[in-house]
Order: sequence, then C-alpha cells, then structure tokens
Amino acid sequence: MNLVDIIEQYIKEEVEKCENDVLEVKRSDLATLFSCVPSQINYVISTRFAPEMGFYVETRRGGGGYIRIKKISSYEDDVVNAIFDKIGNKMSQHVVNIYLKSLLDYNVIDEKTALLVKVATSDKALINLNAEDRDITRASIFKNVILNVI
Amino acid sequence: MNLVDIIEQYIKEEVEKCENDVLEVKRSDLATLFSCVPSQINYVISTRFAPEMGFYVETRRGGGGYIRIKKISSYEDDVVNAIFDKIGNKMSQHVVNIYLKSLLDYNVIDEKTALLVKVATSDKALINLNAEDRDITRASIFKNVILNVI
DNA sequence: AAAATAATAGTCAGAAAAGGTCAAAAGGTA
DNA sequence: TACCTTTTGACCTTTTCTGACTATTATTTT
Repeated sequence: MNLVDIIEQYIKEEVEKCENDVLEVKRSDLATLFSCVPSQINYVISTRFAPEMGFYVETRRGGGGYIRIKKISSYEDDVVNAIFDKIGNKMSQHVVNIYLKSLLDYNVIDEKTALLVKVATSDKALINLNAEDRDITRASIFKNVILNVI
Repeated sequence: MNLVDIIEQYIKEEVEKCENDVLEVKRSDLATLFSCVPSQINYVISTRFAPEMGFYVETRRGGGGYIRIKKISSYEDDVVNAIFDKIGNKMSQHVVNIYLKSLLDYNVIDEKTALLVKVATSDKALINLNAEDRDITRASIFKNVILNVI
C-alpha cells in the first residue's frame, strides 16, 4: 500500500468515529503522524476526498487553521448516485435544469433548493467566465451543492 | 478555537445580554480578561464587528474611555445593504463565510441556504478557476443567490 | 486658564502559525 | 519506452498575535 492509501484509510476511519461524520485535523499533525511532507496531505485530499467520492472538505489558514473533512450522508442514495454517474465534468444550464427537475420529481430536493442551485449555476451568476470555464464550473458547483444540501 | 473566536463569541453573548443590545466595555478590561495585548481587541473588533456584520462600534479615548458595541437591530435590510455596499466584484471564501454568518444571525437567510451558498462558492466548487476568476465568480454567485432569497 | 500628567484607545509593522501551489523527482505499469 | 501516479521540497498566501509608538481625553497641578 502506498502512503496515499494509508492516509486515506486512516482519515476515513477517523471520520467514521466522529460525531456527525466531521473530522477536524491540522494538516501538520497528519504530516507528522505519517512522517511525510505537509503537501502530501493535500494530495490525498484532492485525489481521494473530492465531492464525487462523497466528502466535503473545508480548510482554514492562519493561526488555528485546520482541515475539516465531512462525510456526506446522502452519498449512498441511489437516485443521487444514478444522477452522479451520468454527470461529466461539464454541464450546460439546460442540463442542470433537467437534473434539478429529476431530483425534484424524486423528492430529493425541494423547490427552494432547486431555485437556489439554478441561480447559483446560471449563466448570469457565471457571467465573467468564458463558455468552457462556465460549463466546468457549473458542473463542479452542481455536484458540490447537491451532495451537501440533500 | 482561536483567541479571536473566543473573544468574538464572548462579546456577542454579552451584547445579547445588554439592554438594547449595546455593550460598553474597557478595552483594557477585555485584554486583561483574556490575557492578551490590548491591540488584540482592536483586531477582533475590526475583523468581526464591522457594520456589514451587523454591528456598530463607537469608542472613546482618555480617562473613562470605552468601546461601545451595538448590534444593529432595526431592519435586516440595513445589514443586507451594508454587506452589498461592502462587496466589490471580488470576494474571498473567508469573507463569504463571515457575511453568511451575519445574514444567518439576522435571519435574512436560513441555515440550509447558508450552507448552500457556502458550498457553491467554496474554493472546492470553483477549483478549476484561477484565483482571480474564483474570487470574481464567488462574488457574483453570492450576490445573485442572496438577492434571490431575500 | 494653562500646563502637565495620567488614563485610555488606535495604528502599524513584523513575527508566528497555519495551509496552498506547483513543478520536479521518483516509482510503477502497460 | 511512454505514461500515469506518488512523493518531495521550495516558495507563497492568509490569518492571528504581539509590542512599540502614537493620539486623544480627562484630571490634576501650578
């Protein structure tokens, strides 16, 4: 097993142990624990704890900084999984609407949430980006939000 | 929790306890209470009690000097306006979080909406963009969504 | 009343304490 | 060999904390 795998497994176990499946750690502590450079932790996080894998990660710099890893409970949901399997790394505004409707139909999300997601991923909100970045960003926001709000 | 966070929380609690939501304290007393240098109090005030966070702060030097912290009570609109006045066309993740906290505090938005905006504007959701685009997009999403829910 | 002194608070720059980024080196595998 | 993943390290950014120095106001002294 590689170091990434060992650290990945450790984090997953620790998250399970935590109240609400939220683990808060210092990057430096993890690095010390596994005798590796701190940036190795970033590598683990970015390759193993992306939203597609059912995790939400939040960090904070400065004194008292931390990395907070939250396991998303709805990740096991079949409907969500079915939808996630189909989403690529780009989404048009139209496609977002289709998926939102579907999630609404299955009562996975409510009207208000659907509206908020629609606004947050609208061309208007992403107006400063070029078409390509817009679609990529839209897909990323969609995935992150959906996993977190349901 | 950092010292700033502890002092922030303490002040907020004390303000709540006060008649009319106005707390008057001596900077030196707070510094003594938390065993820190007086300027730490200024740091807390300037990073956590600005008008866009729903507070109005007044001070007086010299003998009998004080720091008076008032929670803006009147209309949620004031807070929303203060925030929108302050927002330029760029926002850091940190700033978004701070404003969301204020909006939540004033019941302008609910927990779920706050979470949604937080996730939608997080660095993770906007990972494919460079730092500059990220901050611009973040501000745009924030404005669009908030304007839609209020 | 003016001057001196004491009592406050403010400012700003630098240190300290985190985490982030990116590219190069190393290791595996088809 | 060519390509992909992992590991490492040098350098960057953000946030917090501290302390020396400054500014203002109140009180006391002359």
